[in-house]
Amino acid sequence: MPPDLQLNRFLPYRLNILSKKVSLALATRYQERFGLSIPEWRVFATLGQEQPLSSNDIVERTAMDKAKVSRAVNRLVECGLLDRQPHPRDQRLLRLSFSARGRDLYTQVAPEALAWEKQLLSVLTEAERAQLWALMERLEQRVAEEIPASAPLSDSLD
Amino acid sequence: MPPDLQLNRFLPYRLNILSKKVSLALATRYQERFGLSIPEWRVFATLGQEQPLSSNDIVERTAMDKAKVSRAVNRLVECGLLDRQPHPRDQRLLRLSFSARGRDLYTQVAPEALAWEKQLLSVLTEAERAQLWALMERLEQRVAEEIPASAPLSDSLD
DNA sequence: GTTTTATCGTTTCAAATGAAACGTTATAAG
DNA sequence: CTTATAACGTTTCATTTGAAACGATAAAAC
Repeated sequence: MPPDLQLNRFLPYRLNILSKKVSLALATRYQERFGLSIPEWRVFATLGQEQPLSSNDIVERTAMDKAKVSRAVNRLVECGLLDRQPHPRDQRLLRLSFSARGRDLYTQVAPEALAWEKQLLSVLTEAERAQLWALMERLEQRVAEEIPASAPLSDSLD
Repeated sequence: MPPDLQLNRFLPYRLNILSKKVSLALATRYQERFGLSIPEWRVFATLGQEQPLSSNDIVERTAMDKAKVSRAVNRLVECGLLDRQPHPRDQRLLRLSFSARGRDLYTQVAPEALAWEKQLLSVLTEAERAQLWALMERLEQRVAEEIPASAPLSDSLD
């Protein structure tokens, strides 16, 4: 009797597919409309919630690789969307914040992202949405127990 | 009034993190215990359900890039885990199937993968698990409507 | 005060990625 | 039959990736 492993019913596989599809659909949007790659969008959105932040703050908040954050920040600074200033009391740190243009762009991007999410979640009732969050949170907490603290949480884990 | 985009409460972001964590936790297992990379595991598990398959069958079933499938298949054949034979009626197609060693390995890997999943899902009740599947399915169906048919569904979307 | 040790962000480098080009085989059109 | 078109899998090549090395700064140990 062969082991009954149905890939379609295997959570890691399904989760990966769903995540890819959602990311792709959304990424297409901000790529085409705002010229932002996903890493850039992540950094940008993180700064939308709190400013100023250091690169390392962003690494912690997004679970992105620090090299990737460094590159994304550079591109955003080059595009004129972010200001990068040295921290007055600790020269190792950067003080990253929106430039005027960055702030403008954010006021356009953020509502669109929210609207898109709302549209996506419109197939669920309010109760179901709450349920989804709760379930995902429980799973994330559970799986975190298995991950060695040192693990990289890299991006392209297929 | 700034747009209220809470990244922690933004589905694409949360989904990505959860998917990464789950993949990482599981990948660590088959990497260490069986020497399989994630793409290899995907191909391998797909063949566990149906044999023989062509490379293209695997591409369709897994949403992986065809170049990636090609490389994973090559490694698995080199490792002696798969047999690769030409299709008798269509020489463009491969007939991929487990070798004896591959079949043996599968009987070890698959139950472990299932046991791991079971352990992960043990934080949810049976009803909650059913709910999770249903919610994910609805979301996936919804988001599929947004993705242009031609889109690549690539892996390293962040 | 001097010497470790740790932290931050960048850069380097080898590996992985995927879009496009390719050779080969099959199918369709003429 | 011949030619054009499509499908399959591999390979090429430019890009992305992240782990490790690095320089610079700060904190801790002595």
